Amino acid sequence: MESAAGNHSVDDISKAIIEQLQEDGRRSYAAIGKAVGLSEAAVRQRVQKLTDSGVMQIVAVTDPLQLGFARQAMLGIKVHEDVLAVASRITAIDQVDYCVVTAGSFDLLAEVVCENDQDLLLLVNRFRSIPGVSSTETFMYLSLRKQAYNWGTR
Amino acid sequence: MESAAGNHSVDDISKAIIEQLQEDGRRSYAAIGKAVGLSEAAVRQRVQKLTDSGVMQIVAVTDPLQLGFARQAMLGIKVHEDVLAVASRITAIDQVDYCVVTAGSFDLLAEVVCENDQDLLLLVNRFRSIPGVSSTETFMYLSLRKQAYNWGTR
DNA sequence: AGTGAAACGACCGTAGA
DNA sequence: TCTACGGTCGTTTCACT
Repeated sequence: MESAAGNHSVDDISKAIIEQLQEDGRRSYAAIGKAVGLSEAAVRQRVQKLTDSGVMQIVAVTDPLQLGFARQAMLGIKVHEDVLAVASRITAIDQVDYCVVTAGSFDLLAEVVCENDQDLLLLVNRFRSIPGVSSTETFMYLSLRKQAYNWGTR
Repeated sequence: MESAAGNHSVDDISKAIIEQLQEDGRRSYAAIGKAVGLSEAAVRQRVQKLTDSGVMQIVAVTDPLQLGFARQAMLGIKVHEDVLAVASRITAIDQVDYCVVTAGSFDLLAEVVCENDQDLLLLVNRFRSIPGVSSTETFMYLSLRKQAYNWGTR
């Protein structure tokens, strides 16, 4: 987490390559090469660099619902202690899949994934017992409307 | 968005396959087969099914900061109209990469990506002018601490 | 940083248990 | 749903620009 900012060695060709891989992470380098006007080897080198430097990673993303995780929620958290210390206690929890320090009426936002309401209840209680946490507010997910991975390449 | 829920045809072997692809979305079917004890063709068929049914997708995920998008924020939104109608206006905005209907003191949460503070300001104003939106609250991202894609396979 | 060529390995369709 | 196998295509390495 927390990558080096402002690495500006990502040119338009690399962006085009990223765009291809956002559509299909397994598209062949040869096919990408045809699309962006580069040889297969050149594409492979660029992809290597992009992944090594952390600009991009190619991963499987899953649908919680279809894997039996029927409850998701965002927790808004207020803190009365070092935010990063609290954050590290939160990120250590398996069921937390996303956590960010924010400026605003919450100090932290954490997205959690669980199987049912009971698990969610237990989890929220667990959050409230974390040292440094003043309060939590729960936003239960009713319907995911958008999850895009393809910005930044337009 | 909004997949069919509770599809329980994802057995342990498929979960093991998913786990492999969460580590590296381009790992070869042969290598995965070795790891999970299946032939290359069987792995291929299962991956095909998993992606066709939307349980899983293999995509490139990028780091906003390294692509020159220095400002991210979560917007908490209250609505005085059909939530889904408002949601569809919001998801139509390019800079929105994530949007979910919630139960709680916000009706919607939307994550936005932009290049700088000025763009963010414009974007927030744009949100406030969307028909049906009563209010918005902005949580500016200061530091991303966790972004996991590998739950549900443990 | 890029190309091109040859050896290798992965992928895909089909057939069969 | 799995394995087995052969043809095709993608990937890797290397020498070169």
